[in-house]
Formats: sequence, C-alpha cells, structure tokens
Amino acid sequence: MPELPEVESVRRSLERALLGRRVERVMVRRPDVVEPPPASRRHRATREELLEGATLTGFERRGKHLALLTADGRALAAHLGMSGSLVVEPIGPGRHQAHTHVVWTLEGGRRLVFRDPRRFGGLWCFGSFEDLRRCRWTDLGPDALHVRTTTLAAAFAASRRAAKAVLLDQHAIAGVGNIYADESLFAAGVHPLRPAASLGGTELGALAAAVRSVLAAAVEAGGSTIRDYVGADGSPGRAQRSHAVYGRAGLPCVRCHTPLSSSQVVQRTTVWCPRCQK
DNA sequence: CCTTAATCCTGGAAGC
DNA sequence: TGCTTCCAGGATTAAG
Repeated sequence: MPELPEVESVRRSLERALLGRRVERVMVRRPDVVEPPPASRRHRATREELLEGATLTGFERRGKHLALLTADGRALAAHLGMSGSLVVEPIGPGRHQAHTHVVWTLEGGRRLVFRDPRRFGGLWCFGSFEDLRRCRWTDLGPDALHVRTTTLAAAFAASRRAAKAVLLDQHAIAGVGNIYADESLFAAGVHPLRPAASLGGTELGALAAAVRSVLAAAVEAGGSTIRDYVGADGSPGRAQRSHAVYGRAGLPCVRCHTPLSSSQVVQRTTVWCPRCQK
C-alpha cells in the first residue's frame, strides 16, 4: 500500500507527535511481525529491543522504509508492506481494532499502534542505527524524492528492462511504487514499456523531474488513500484526487482526452495514455 | 542479466 | 442475500 509519499507523511506526523516522548510499555500481540536483532535471532524480540523505556529522538526514512531512533541508540526498522499503518491515538477503553499487532504506550497518555491486516510489513529490532542501515538499507538505491538525473540516467543506461520496471526497482531508486511509477511516466510523457536504455538525455531529465515533483506533490497532499491508508494521525491522504492515470483505465486522458490504456507490466496493473506517452 | 509465476495474507468489490 | 472469484500502495524466491 504505502509508497514513499505515504511513508514520508507517516514519518512527519510521528515526528510531530512523538519526538522527545518516552515509551512506557510495549505490548506485542503478534510476535511473528517482529524480528529480533541479528545477534539473537533464535529468541523473540524483548520489550527492551522493541524500545520499551526509550525516549524517541528521531524518525528517519529511506524509500519506503522507516526507522525509529532513541536517545540511547536503539533503532527500530518498520516496513508497512501493502496494508501496514503506524498510528498515534488516545488510549481509550474497549478492545483493540483488528490486526493491531504491536502497541507502544507513551508517556502523556497516548499510544502508537502498528496494524497490518495482510502482514506483508514488519518490524526489525537493532542495537544501533548503524546496524539497521547495514542490515536493511544497504541494498536500497538513492531516495526517489530527491533523485538526480544522473542517478536515474545511470540506472536506465545499465538496464535492458522496461522503464517502469527500473522505476519500481528499489535497488535502483528507493520509494517509487505502482501508483507513482505510472504517474511519473505520464508526467514525463514516457511509455511504461520503453526500453530503459533507449531514453535520451531530455527524456531522462524530464522523468527525474517528474519523479521528484509527483512525489513531492503527493507528500504535500498527505499521500494517496486508495482503500485503507491513513497517516499517523489517522487521517486519509488527498493525493488520489490528482492522479492522472492510476485507477483511470479507459477514462479520457486529462491532457488529450484519448481513452487511457491498461495492461499488466512487470506483473503490475499499468495505465498510460497511448497518445501522450511515447 | 532478464522475465515469469508463485508465495506470503486479509478484505472489499464485483459477478452470478 | 450468499457464494465465488478477482483484485489490491510490496517484496522475495525459484524456475526457465
């Protein structure tokens, strides 16, 4: 579900709500969504490893990956998969919502909850941000929000795959998923099936600029809510209102009114304008 | 390298 | 109304 803009929106509201807060207690309701540190892989993660007693001092993101950092150096990696959410909410009476897997009770009377119905996401415990980066982030390409034309050009030149496949490849550029790959390709006028290495300098510049501006605009709109995404404050995003192609197969192109085409590309539903995208 | 298909899951929507 | 099928913001793995 969440791509870079959704994860960045969550990061920002976690920072706003939780920076400097202390975690009083952690409750794990589904241990299998949590992976303990590499040194103690055969044990379940302890509450300490899940940040109990720690003061939250930083919220970092690379691509679609989040890291929660604490004053004493502990670090928790989070990935939201297709349906995951991290939400800060008041502590109320009654049962937890379905699929609430981990609950952090915070000083000051609120809690942070990790929910993930499909459980494609997860949490990974580390003793330091260094360890987290080494274990979880080394294989990620540069962050897509600020991707440089030269970076994109190098990745495209080195590949014999379709343009959309390279955009979706987190090793090449981190953060672009199915929605924003289609939106960026449309904004740049590039057909999703164009061989990546066939793009010229002007096209690569346009595509890199499109990736940056499409993602930045979506961040500003609080991300896209297609089905169930909510930010850390529980509110849905608004970026879906400005989608030009995603979810609009068969509808008229916003630029030229030609009906949008759709098919499977790299196993993902892909929508493009047959006239605007060459 | 590259692509394809299968896999991990749940739930909402569409189809009959 | 109820049952079945398909589909979904992701990512890894094995097979060809």
